Amino acid sequence: MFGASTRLGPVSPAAVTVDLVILTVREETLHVLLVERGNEPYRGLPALPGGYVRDGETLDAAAARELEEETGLAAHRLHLEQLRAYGEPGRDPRGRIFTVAYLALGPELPVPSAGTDARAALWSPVGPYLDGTDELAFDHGMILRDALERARSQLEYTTVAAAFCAEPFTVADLRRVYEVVWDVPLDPSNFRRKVTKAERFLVPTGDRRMLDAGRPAALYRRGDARLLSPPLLRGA
Amino acid sequence: MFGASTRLGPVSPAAVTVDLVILTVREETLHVLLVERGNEPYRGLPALPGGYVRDGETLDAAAARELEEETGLAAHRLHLEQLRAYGEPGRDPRGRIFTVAYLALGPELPVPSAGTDARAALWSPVGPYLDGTDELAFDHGMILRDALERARSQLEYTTVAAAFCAEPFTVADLRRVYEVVWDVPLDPSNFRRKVTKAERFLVPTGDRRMLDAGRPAALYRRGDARLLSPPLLRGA
DNA sequence: TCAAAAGTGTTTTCAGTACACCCATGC
DNA sequence: GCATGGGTGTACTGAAAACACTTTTGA
Repeated sequence: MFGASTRLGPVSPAAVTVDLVILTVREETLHVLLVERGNEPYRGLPALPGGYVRDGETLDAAAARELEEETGLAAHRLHLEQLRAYGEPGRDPRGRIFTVAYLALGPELPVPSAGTDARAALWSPVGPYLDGTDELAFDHGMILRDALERARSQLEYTTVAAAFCAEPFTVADLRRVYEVVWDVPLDPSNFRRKVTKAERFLVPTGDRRMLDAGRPAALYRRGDARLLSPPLLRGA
Repeated sequence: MFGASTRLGPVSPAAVTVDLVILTVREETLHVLLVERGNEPYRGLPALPGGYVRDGETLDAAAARELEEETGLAAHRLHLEQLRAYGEPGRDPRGRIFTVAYLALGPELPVPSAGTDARAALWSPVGPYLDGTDELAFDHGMILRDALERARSQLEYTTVAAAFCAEPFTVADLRRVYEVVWDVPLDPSNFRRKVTKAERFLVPTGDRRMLDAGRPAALYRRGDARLLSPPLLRGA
């Protein structure tokens, strides 16, 4: 299988992992699910959840499996998509390990409890890892930055923002997702017009939600549209 | 290095390759560089150029090396970016081989000549591979489709279209790239306004190019802008 | 003078923005 | 009533589309 190495140059077998950037919005802040490393290297540092791709397993299946193991949630309830591959020779001191990063977006999930397969997983605000205040193991800081940039641009052209909302949700819930991820305030009335006009983005349930104050808000579920047309552009 | 398999499940070492989707515009048609497979599996079928990632080599470096080996052109003269990873267990009958696909865009290049390291590489129109008329080896048909979709959307938000043009080029050259890749006719006057107004997209050389007929066209080089703002949207 | 391609100007339309205003609820 | 957030109406603005028109070349 690796006989080609003699003609193509030195090629040793490698390991392939998947790493997950699982994002959610909690308390008006974007959070990412991190696990604390129990072993060297980077023992004690937070890292993205992930693991080896098993024999006979597709990349998507490995990502879905790890997602379920770490969050306890069925992967089909979250938006899960491949981000890109990372393979710097020195990214893991144990050897040549390639990783395929996945981006998962979901509503505020129950914090995975210790004692399960999850190793001390916890939701952390993304801020300190983006500005360099805090460190992540391996090249996970870079992966997180890439994932966030992908998420930001996905909000413009696709309907994934709704994946951040637990159903049923209001237009204001959805707007808060955009405001948190893009870190810009949006005009509530114009936002409502755009998302309700977009075909098959939001499906009204007919119900309303009452809060402490104010008029009850109409409730929606995610529609089956995946692309958002027209797109919802961030400020130029 | 693979000791973790006992805890994580069956994990055997794997091979990692890079595959290149090298696109260019020739004779008003989008072409992709393909090589004919000389060995099993898929002997005789066209395939994307690619090869194993070597020890100590980054993914980007492996892609650039393969690009130079197959086209004879310096990689820095082409736009080269990672597309995504593919790792279906059955995608290569020889074993578990993951591949990281790259998208390369360039001007009409000299056809790589046989006798070099390149194995009978040739430019082929993409059409028959997209509509299923012709087959590619492995899962390269899917990779080509994904790459083309990426290229199409990249034209909207980035300045990569200029990578298809040999410098210096005219606004009409650039417009033809958009028309060929998107397969839609564009209004020449509105197109000109948009691309010349975009900051740092085009740098006028001051020269003009004369054709058989018509007024000489101003010549441009690529500017240093990477993002195109405002974006150039395809018809809704 | 004509054909052909480059390039400019103008009108119309339409989407995004800003913001005034009305609605429905709890207190 | 009043505060609070939900939701509608509307005028303003700027970019995109359509297309008439001018410019500059070769034949």
